[in-house]
Amino acid sequence: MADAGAEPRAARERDPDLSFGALQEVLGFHVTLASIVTVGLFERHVGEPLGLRKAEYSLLMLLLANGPTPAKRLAQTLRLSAPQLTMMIDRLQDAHWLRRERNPADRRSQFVVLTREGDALARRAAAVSKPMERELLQCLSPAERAILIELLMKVAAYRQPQPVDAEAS
Amino acid sequence: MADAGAEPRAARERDPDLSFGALQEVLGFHVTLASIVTVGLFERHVGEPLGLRKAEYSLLMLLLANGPTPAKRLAQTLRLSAPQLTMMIDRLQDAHWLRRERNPADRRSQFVVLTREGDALARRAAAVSKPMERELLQCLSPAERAILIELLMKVAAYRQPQPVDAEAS
DNA sequence: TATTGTTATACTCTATAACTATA
DNA sequence: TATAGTTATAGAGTATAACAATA
Repeated sequence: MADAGAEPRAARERDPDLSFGALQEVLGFHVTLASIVTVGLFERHVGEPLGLRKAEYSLLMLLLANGPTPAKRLAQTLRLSAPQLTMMIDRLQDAHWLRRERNPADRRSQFVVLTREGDALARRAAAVSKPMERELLQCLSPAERAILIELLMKVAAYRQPQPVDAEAS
Repeated sequence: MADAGAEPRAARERDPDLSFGALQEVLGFHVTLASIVTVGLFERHVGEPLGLRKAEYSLLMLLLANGPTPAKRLAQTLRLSAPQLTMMIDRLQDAHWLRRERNPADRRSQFVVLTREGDALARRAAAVSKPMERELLQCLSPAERAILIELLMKVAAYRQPQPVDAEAS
């Protein structure tokens, strides 16, 4: 009745968001909404074309930048639990993109090393993430993007205050 | 051997992050790392104390700000799928925090309405999120926080380009 | 006794298809 | 035929405990 065109309404427009109320001031809420956009961008440009999950892509990028790397440090940088990293490395190793190497100096730990194929894949992944970031410039100027990353890094670096107990001194 | 103190090393310090390489320029990566911090903050200040999940908290805040609201619009604003919203409302209704009301004008749709207890809980949740945001000021100035939210909103508002097919128009 | 890594398990979150009732 | 909502199912992500090997 109030319909202006022939096509179904959902295909043409979208209701504006409700009033955020108290959420407007809650940083985590806005981080969550923004992450839905960045995840969608990742899937379209990198995840689906190359068959990589987000964390797998990040792992490859770290190996490309740092060379053979202790598994523990990969987990720390990507905030992955030890079991998560184990399963991820299993999967990437099964795909012949990397291999484990025992650290001869401390046989508990291991280095993760890109294979030749893994190195090629990592370079392809790095390449396709450039158009992904270029698409983001449709909503952010280059300067805004730089500021946004800088501020997000400040948040990411924050470590919750340890509960101060009497034992510690 | 290189250990300077008596306590286990993990309790005292933390290795610096690896070189991010290409990830440094990837917005989504920084959004992910920042979200780990904001989620932790939420759990400590709101989620664990009040027994609320992130999306449940957001839903209560929207109802507090908007009054009785069509379910469809809640799902759109929070980017929830229809099944996700159904299950969430089930849970919150079982806890007597809200109820469904059929829309008499269109009996397919329904309004979601806070109960008296739900209203009280929502106000408590809004109250405890203030100290949560105050804690964030340990890593961001108030001005930085405002800019960060503004830029995240620009990203969140971005809608992927529709595949342009010949049919349209 | 602490650390690195693995295995097993469970729970949350998300995506999708199939269905109903209404329009 | 389209829309609002529900049910069911499966996959991915995350957290934890128990364990083995090494230091």
